[in-house]
Amino acid sequence: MRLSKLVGKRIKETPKDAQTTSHIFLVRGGYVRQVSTGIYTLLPLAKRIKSKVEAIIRKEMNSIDGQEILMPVVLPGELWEESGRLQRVGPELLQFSDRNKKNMILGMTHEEAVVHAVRSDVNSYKQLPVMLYQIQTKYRDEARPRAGLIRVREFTMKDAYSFHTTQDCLNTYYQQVHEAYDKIFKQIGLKNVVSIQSDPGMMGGNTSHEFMAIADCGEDTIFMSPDGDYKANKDIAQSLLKHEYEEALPMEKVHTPGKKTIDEVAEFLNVPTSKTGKAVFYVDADDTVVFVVIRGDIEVNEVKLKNCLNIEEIQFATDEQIRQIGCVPGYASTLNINFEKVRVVFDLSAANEPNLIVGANEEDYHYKNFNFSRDMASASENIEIIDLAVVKEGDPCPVTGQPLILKRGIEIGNIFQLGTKYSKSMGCTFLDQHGKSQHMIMGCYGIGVGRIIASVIEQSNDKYGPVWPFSIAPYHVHICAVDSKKTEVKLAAEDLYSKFLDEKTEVIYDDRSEKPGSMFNDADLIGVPLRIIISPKTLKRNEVEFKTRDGSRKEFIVLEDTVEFIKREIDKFRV
RNA sequence: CGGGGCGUAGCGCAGUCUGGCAGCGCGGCUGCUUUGGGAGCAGUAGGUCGCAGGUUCGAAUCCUGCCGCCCCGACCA
Repeated sequence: MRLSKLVGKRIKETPKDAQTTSHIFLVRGGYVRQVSTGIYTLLPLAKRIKSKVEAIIRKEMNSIDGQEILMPVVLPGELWEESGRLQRVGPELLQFSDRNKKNMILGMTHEEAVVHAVRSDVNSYKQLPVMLYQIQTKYRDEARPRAGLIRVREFTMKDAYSFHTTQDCLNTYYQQVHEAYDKIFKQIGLKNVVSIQSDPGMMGGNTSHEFMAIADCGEDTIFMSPDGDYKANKDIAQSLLKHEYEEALPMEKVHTPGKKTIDEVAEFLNVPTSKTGKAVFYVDADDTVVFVVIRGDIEVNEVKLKNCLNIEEIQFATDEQIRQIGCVPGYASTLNINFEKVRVVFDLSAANEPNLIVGANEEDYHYKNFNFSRDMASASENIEIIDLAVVKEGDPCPVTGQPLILKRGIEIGNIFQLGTKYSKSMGCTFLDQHGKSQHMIMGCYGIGVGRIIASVIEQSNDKYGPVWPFSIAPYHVHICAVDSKKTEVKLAAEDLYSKFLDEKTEVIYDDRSEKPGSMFNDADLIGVPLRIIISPKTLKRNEVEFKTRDGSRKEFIVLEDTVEFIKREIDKFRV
């Protein structure tokens, strides 16, 4: 490729819309052009990188017996009605009417579509297990796209779906996919990817992992133990709180006039907030009140709450709703309430901490020395005790007890065990050895291609631009012809370029008569791993200069040996 | 969806408060000089000042409405 013809111009100034490293370099390097919020055209350089990423993914998916298919972007709404997700997903799902007023959607994920294909094509245990995958455009009507390719509305995703006769078979295959993902990210050249336990969210199912590219600009928060043995998304991370042993003291009513919040009560009674029990009230979609008690210094993790209670929507309760279950807002506790009207949940912290301050369910009064095991014993059948705590950096790791470390990550892939959620709702069955109809057991597995490109830049760059790993670099060799108005430079550069083309080397050639500084800066923005510089200076000695983009090597090579030399360098990357 | 910011040449911006010739730098094109980390000189092209309406002799500038984009938050397979 001649740089003079390459579409996607490099720019010197940082565009004002770009804030994160990857976004800045994608724009400055002429890789992408924004069309609308969260919608981008990939220009030639980015398209080449994307194709290489896809080839690596495709190879590994094929190696675990994946069969590539292509499902439609536009799907009939009725297919999503079958699974029940049409109503559940919300405004992220873009819907519209076709000319016959039929409700259509743009696919944001393809469980429904793949089940539609499999249920009519796979009927026997003899055909199972099977995995189908595609690399295709997804559309999600994101509320707030951001940071270039990191959160977009339209993007390319590899999505794979496996179908099994038994849970054991799914477990084994899930592990295989996990290993395939590790290989993919390693081949792509991502330096720091971790797989963590995650919340399955709207996908449903139980077991799931996210693959996070560690990067400061990442949107996801991860907690890890110092040794890396424990790692989890903040939504499900746990911590091991220590509770100092104390003798349970007799409960004592105290006057706390006008002190409603935890901070006010703790200050008034001169105790740390960790010695208080906080009452937090939610209502679910049916207006059932959920009464959560948690230690005053800890926040309620609403993702955990939703998962543990198996409900999809929660909101804070109003004061009126709190009063309806017999509690006094600001002075609420679980003492003397009617458990029939309310679902009571204690966080482990509040259940285990001795001698807490809690509300008295009476205006301007609290109780001292509440002890869950003693004071709630009579109601224990009506109370759930679960972990609902928001984990903070430095909290003790649940496995090792060491302080947890907080990291930020970009979610570049995920794997889910779906179970029979979709096969049951959509009637995806097979006949087993006994001729009996069974629901298939499913897994699904995604990789975001655009996010990988952005993540690679985030993890591999210097102040001049991206440093592409060889495996996904847009080209392998970049020729800079310095002072190319001089005939000897022009001839040598053109000759070298055509020889590289003959060898099918992926080469980009800066054939412009720019100043060296412009050429080098552009070359850095393009980030090609191997660089050849030809100039009057080097040609005087019948040499060219060889440099690597990462700055690790710089040497001079006899002009005639250049093509062979580069071939050997490229071969090194291929082992 | 809430909060904040921005919209003027391809890009970055000034001009808006206080209404009166549409400007600067970079980039583009032509020519000459220059060639190892974003050169110099000369010439030249490029504008619906986001859109619509209003006020005014006169609007990029004031008023009203709308649209778009960025950031923070909520949300997020």
